[in-house]
This record gives sequence, structure tokens and C-alpha cells, in this order.
Amino acid sequence: MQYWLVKSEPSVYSWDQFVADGGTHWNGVRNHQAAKSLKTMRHGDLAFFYHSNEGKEIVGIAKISREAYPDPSDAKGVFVMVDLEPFKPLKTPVGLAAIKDVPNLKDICLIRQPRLSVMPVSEKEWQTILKMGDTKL
DNA sequence: GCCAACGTTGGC
DNA sequence: GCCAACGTTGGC
Repeated sequence: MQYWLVKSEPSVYSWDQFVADGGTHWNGVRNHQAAKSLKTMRHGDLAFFYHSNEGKEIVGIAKISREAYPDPSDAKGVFVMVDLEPFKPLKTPVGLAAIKDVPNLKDICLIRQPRLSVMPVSEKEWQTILKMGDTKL
């Protein structure tokens, strides 16, 4: 089991919309490092759903429901997408500021590479954030 | 193949 | 709205 974090601007695609849709194709990723993570995702892996720009907090958990396949929105056919479905919301959203305050999380990709939109999360980071979110799987 | 210019992301 | 970080583009 691997853990991940995906970002979305709520004004573009929010967690509420994601839940209302019952899942979505995670398309439009055009960064090779992010794409590498997409390709490493396995069916059943879990991913934090982070609201960037507005909110700046982790609001829920998504499950990978389909592994990487070609993203039809990429005309060159280079990039891939996965399918995600809602798993469960965080009982308490975990904000970026709170994450920055935790020494254990200072190496998390979210802080070290702020512009990356899809990134791995270590098991330790995952458990720490789950606890901060007052949420059990 | 280097590197300057430019565009985009996202926190503040 | 500004700006830092960083990926991409294009001239040489």
C-alpha cells in the first residue's frame, strides 16, 4: 500500500464536487515528476485530497480506482491519468500551516516542493496527518 | 547543449 | 496582487 497527495484548487474542482460526482478522472497533469507518481499508483492506494490556493488544507481521502492510462486531453499522448473515487472526508481538515508546525512533517513533499501537484506521502507522514485530522481509516 | 527569458503555480 | 520557485522554450 502506497500513500499519495493530490492537489486541486477548490474553485476549479473541489472535494465537494468530487464527492458529488462519486469520483473523477485525474487528468491534466503535465509535469513529469507528478506523472511518475501517477504511474506508480496502484489500485486501492489512498491519496490525501488537498485544496490549494483557497483553504490550503487537506480535506479528504481518495482511493485510486483505476491505474494510469493515457490522458486523452494530452494530444501528444505522453501523459497519463488515473481514476479516483472518494474514500472518506477528514473529520478535521488539516491545514498547511498546521503541517508546517510539525517537526515530523518538515520533509514532506508538500512543503519541500510546493508546486508539485501529485506527490508521494510516506507512511509516517500519512499516519501523522490522519491523527491530526482526527480520522481513522 | 547551455542558459536567459518567460510562463505557471501557489503561498503569502 | 506580488513574488519565489521552478519547469519549459528558444536563441545561439
